[in-house]
Amino acid sequence: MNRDPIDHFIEQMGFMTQEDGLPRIAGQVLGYLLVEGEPRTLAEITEALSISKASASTNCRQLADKGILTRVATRGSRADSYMAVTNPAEDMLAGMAARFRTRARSIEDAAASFPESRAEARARVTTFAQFFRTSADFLDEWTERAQRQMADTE
Amino acid sequence: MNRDPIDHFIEQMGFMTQEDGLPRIAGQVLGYLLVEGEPRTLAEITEALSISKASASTNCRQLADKGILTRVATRGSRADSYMAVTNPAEDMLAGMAARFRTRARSIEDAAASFPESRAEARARVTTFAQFFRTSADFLDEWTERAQRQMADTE
DNA sequence: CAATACGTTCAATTTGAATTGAACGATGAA
DNA sequence: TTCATCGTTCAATTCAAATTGAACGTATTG
Repeated sequence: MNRDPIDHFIEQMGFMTQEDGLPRIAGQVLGYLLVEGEPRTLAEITEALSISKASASTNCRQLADKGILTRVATRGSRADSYMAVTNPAEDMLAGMAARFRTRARSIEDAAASFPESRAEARARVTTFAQFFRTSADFLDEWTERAQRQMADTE
Repeated sequence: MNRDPIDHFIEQMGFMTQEDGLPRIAGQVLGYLLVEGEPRTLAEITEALSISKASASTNCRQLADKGILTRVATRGSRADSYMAVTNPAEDMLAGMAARFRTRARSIEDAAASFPESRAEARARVTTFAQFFRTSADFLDEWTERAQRQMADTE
């Protein structure tokens, strides 16, 4: 069973987000919406993925917070719908950049509080932190560039 | 308790790798070795972090596999020592790039097997996959550049 | 005004991974 | 050879997060 290529893809997406520290269901939802290409209600998602209403609700909201999904108000229905943004991967990278920056700051703070007797250790740790900071800068640059490319080829 | 800034840093490193889907202890080990700056034996690591020998062994080996730690043979002792590479963050990014590439491939494969009737979905998914591929390229480019910079400023 | 349909929240459960303790194999020392 | 030291492996445990079911609040419908 489960020979349906689309189901397989949706599964894969689940494993993928799981590797990234997101719930498996988040990836499945994204996969489903990516395939559908049009807004789907929470009820439809719940049904299509055989998950609980609670999970669907929570995960969709989380993905929307990250900018990977958008909430769509469907005319004539009071049900919320969600759909994948045009290029979800971009937002995933943007989120990564943000995490890098937070990370850099907290490591730098930690290093700053090292006692003078550990000056060398402080230097090593600071260098480590700075790498995250510059990487974040580059990631941002990259996503901007990618966005421009997308816009150009439209 | 736990007001020691160095302990705090080591803890932070643990949370950090945890966010990345790596064991908490992996981050703590890296933090410890980063602070020490010199090779430390498994026994020393076990002792310093109050963890089991098994954990130290497993996590060090994993980190070494990723290129974040190097194994050092200490003369006159048969104990293995590990130390952090000069810039561990670089290898962390390189690993990320590798994961992106694997990911891109597996999504593309999945998309390729979509039936003709879902051609539109296939197109969406393929675009999604390609973003991972180009992102991996970018990350590689960036780590290479960073490595050159390091080499130059030496 | 019910009565229904919806999304959210929260405690309880399930699930999966991290961590450990113990047993083992290998290596070197005496 | 025997003993001690080291790293690894694996089953058992612990732990944290994902997931669920049920209860709730709100808005809408008739």
